[in-house]
Amino acid sequence: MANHVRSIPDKVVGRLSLYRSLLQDHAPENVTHLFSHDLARMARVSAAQVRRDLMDTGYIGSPNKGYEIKKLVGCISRILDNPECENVALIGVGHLGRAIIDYFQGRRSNLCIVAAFDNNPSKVNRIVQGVKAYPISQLQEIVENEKINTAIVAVPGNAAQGVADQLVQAGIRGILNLAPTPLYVPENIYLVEQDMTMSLEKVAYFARRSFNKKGSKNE
Amino acid sequence: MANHVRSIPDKVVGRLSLYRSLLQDHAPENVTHLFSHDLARMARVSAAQVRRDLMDTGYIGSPNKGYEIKKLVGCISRILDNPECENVALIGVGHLGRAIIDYFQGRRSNLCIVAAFDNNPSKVNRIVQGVKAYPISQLQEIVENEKINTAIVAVPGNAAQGVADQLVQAGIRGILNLAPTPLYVPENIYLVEQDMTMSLEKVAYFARRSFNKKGSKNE
DNA sequence: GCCTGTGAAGCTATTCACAGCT
DNA sequence: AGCTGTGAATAGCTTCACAGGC
Repeated sequence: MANHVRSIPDKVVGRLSLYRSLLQDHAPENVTHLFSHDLARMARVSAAQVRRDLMDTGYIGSPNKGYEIKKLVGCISRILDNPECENVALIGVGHLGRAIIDYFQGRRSNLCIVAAFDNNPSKVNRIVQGVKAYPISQLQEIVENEKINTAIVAVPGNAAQGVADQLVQAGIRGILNLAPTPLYVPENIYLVEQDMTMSLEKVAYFARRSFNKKGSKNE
Repeated sequence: MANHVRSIPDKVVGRLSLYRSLLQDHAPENVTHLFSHDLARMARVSAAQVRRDLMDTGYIGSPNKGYEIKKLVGCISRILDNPECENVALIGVGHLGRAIIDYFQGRRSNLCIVAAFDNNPSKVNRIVQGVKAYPISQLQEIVENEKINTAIVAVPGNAAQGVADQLVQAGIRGILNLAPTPLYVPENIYLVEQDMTMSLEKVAYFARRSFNKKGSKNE
């Protein structure tokens, strides 16, 4: 009764993000329109899935021309993006942290890593690949000043929970945890766990046996 | 009718991997047994979910003592692991690649990164964090010699598909793709896409709105 | 009592299939 | 013809709830 903007399922949000990135970065230069089965092929999902997902965006395609790429991207962005650029904090400036900075440097996104944090004194108070690095002690202050409400945890497993507690304390609303230790956070914090070990063990398991069914998973 | 070893669903395999890592790395020292609700709390899933998942392992717990940790770990391992140590190739020795090597260095796992590859001449023919790095041209040869059937793709997006083609050519059976570009691979290759951008956009989306339901996702 | 294992129910996600449009 | 949007059907996943055991 409260929400006039109906909530979009988790899985759909993920695929919308994928669709947008495909449309922006991998669509042929000279085409302005495409059909559901074109986008489906790019995203490795079924055409029915694409149409179903796009229902949630409110964008209406045309039966003869399909979807206008520019309009569709705009429509997805209106859902996924904050009106202003959204500030993100990165915790951990090791190899993984730097990889993440690179990752976002190359991508047009309205997500913007505005601050990195580390407890190693030799890594802070300088610019790392374009992002200012601070000691963890300044977390609360910067989170407030920069209006950050999303954070990426890229610290060693044994430091992850401590960092998470500080993030929650500082007022963060969503966390992407890349450390190999699952986190405890309050109910109202949105958390995604992304443990590469788990993913790789899954791949190894299915690679080992002979499976005949379609074996591809977006996560 | 063909398979005497019934196939375990994707999701369950992922959680079994998680359970094992929790039992090995995060169980209190002095306890030998635990109940489904204990493991459930550690893994952030329901107790019913744990019991259901363990059905697939064949391990039978005792109603009064619960599950014996050592036995359960052994039982999960018998399912997830190859009898011998399983060799994995890493493609891309940038920050992300090094982060992954670190990741696995610290974990007891029978997955073993035995070779890294890169097309940057300055990065190859040396040991990177304990792993020998080779030029991509040696991929086929090493994959065959080392009996590698799983690979991690950690190269820039624009190089990912080329690498994937070579991996398939070399006889790889499963791929974990960490590059921001989805891959096309034949049906019989098991592929997991793990795009951090997509995950972060999801987190940002749900962090932005006020959700009241449990907001945690293992992926 | 409190636990496990599991059939059955409930829920979610995906696909099918077709009316309606151009 | 070939497309879209969508109700209905299906498949897949999670939880409920309870029999049976210690």
